[in-house]
Amino acid sequence: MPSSSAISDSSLRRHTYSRKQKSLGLLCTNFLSLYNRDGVHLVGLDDAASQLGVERRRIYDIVNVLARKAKNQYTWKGFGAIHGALEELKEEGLRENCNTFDRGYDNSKVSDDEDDEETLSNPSTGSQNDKSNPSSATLKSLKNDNRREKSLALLTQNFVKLFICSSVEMISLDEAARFLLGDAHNASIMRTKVRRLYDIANVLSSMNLIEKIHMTDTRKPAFRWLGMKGKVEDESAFNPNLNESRKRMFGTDVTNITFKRNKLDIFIDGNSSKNLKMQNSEDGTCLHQADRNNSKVETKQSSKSYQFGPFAPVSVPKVRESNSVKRLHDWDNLASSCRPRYQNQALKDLFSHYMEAWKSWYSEVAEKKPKQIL
DNA sequence: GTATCCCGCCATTCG
DNA sequence: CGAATGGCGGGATAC
Repeated sequence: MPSSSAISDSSLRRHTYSRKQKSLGLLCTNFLSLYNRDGVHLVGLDDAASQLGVERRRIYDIVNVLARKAKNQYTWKGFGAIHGALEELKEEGLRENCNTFDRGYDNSKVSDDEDDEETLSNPSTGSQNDKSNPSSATLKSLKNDNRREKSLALLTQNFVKLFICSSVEMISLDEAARFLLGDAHNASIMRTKVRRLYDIANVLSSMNLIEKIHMTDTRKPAFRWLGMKGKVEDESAFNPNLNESRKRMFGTDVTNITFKRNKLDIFIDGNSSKNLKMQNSEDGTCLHQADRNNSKVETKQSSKSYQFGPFAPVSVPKVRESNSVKRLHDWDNLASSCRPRYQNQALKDLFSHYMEAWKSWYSEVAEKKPKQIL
């Protein structure tokens, strides 16, 4: 084999290589900040790849989890589409997922898209196409790719369903994998599944649909669904950015420069001084809310399952940040006022903020504009 | 050690 | 056939 990695200059060399700088999650965040602007409706594959400084392969990863594909070009539908998509997913999920999954676990027709989805952009004057036809004809399936059974997109959908279709509030990827796998975890299948789940989780996290946490008692890492709690419909007081800390802020550019993982990379030097910190400082806003679990954790076959006792303060344990504090004088207090019910979720507000921001640009798009980008 | 997950080979599908 | 997609898992990195 071409294992020509004889040298392997391990050690020595400053090695500015940092795995974190190249994480899918960060990439996704950058991706979002890059395309999440008012006028963007199209996403060029190659364009995105070069803009972000990564190979196309990685863009596929992102796009597959939060988008449907087309060809080389993707139309970006804002976050406004998420809500509807989630609803659809939920219905679909409930429809087939009574309680005993365990069934075909793949008969799902997959006709929708969960997060932001794209519609293909017909390069040739799509005349008859009118994506407005909610009740998909489903004729898309048919000879469909059985390959899709294992697609990232489908896995993502099922993963999301798992949250929105049950009262489970948090789940570890191991469990999720076991679930979505229907107990076929004979071997490394499980391993692979979890790997994929990590990828998905990263992307979803970037969109703030889920958040990583740790089991209250256990050290087990898990994910909690944030989804869209509130409705977010009031447009009157929108609060754009706010303490989103880590979000984007990737030094000067959003480009994930390319440093090979292990390959030599001598020529670097120079530049370097880009990234600063970013780290996940999260913001200590939320939290401080015990909120006992009221949601019945029916869960499935129990399995070991950890207790979902009172939510742990997990979310923001490490504070060591400091500086943070951007003198946020922004709109201060923001719309926080209009939230008489603290019923549950402090996160809700946090999320609302995001939604508001997204919403501002909220592109209904509705019309695809076949265009060539690159 | 375990948790995380990047990289990129190479199978599939598309054109 | 080549190009576009995107499974898949080895093995490096983070903790």
